[in-house]
Amino acid sequence: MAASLGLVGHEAYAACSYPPPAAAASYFFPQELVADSGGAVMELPPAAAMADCYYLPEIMGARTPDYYCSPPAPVFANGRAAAAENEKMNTSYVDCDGRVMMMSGSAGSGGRPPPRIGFRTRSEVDVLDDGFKWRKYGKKAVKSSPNPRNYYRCSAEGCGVKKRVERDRDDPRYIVTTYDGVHNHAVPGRVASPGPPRGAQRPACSAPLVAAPWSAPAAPCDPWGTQLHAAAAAAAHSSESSY
DNA sequence: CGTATTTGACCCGCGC
DNA sequence: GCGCGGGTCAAATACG
Repeated sequence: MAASLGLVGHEAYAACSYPPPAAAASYFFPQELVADSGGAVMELPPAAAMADCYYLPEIMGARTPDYYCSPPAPVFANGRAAAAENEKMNTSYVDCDGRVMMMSGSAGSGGRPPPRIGFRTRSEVDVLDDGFKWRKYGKKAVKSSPNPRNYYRCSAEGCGVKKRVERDRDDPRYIVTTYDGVHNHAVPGRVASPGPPRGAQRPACSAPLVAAPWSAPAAPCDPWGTQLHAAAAAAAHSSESSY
């Protein structure tokens, strides 16, 4: 299991090659993104979890079950995460072919569940500008946290992407953002991929890209996780709040 | 006046 | 079957 972490300017990615090697895929998520402006920090589960490119039970336990990224299926077949835990998650993952799969069997009817990704960001503002336009449609006090949870839906017509935003229960300095679904449109105002930063080493792309779930479908191979830049930029510009 | 937000009500799935 | 909790709806309200 190899998981490499790159940190380029405001952008961060983790490239995870996953066995079987022949089907290794590259995954991109904001692991410990440290922005040098705005003071925002995005991070995923502890390094121990990232080492295997999937969340650990303590992450999905009573604390915050949303701290995970889409793992490849075999992890759950052979990894430490028990199948029962997978059932609890009732969420999706992306397999090494880039297909969105369901961890649990609840989508056995063939329906493809929306991909989901959650991460937390250290920010003073409650809503990060990820480039998309969001419309707030609900706010709910949840029992698992003293902080209210806000519900947003992408305001683009025909785009059903949703996101939940709440303050971290344990550390209010962090906001926990969970994206549900994939945008079926480009980031408003974003003309094209910014491409890799100058001088940065291009990660391998041995399998179809696992597009960031909150992004529009990306090119067949986009190891830079282009759409992640939106979130990264959001963190980097967390002083700007709009949705 | 149009649009976005707020917030209580309602719905639904799940566990007991 | 019932209660609880999370997610969504929609009318009221605020704001530019």
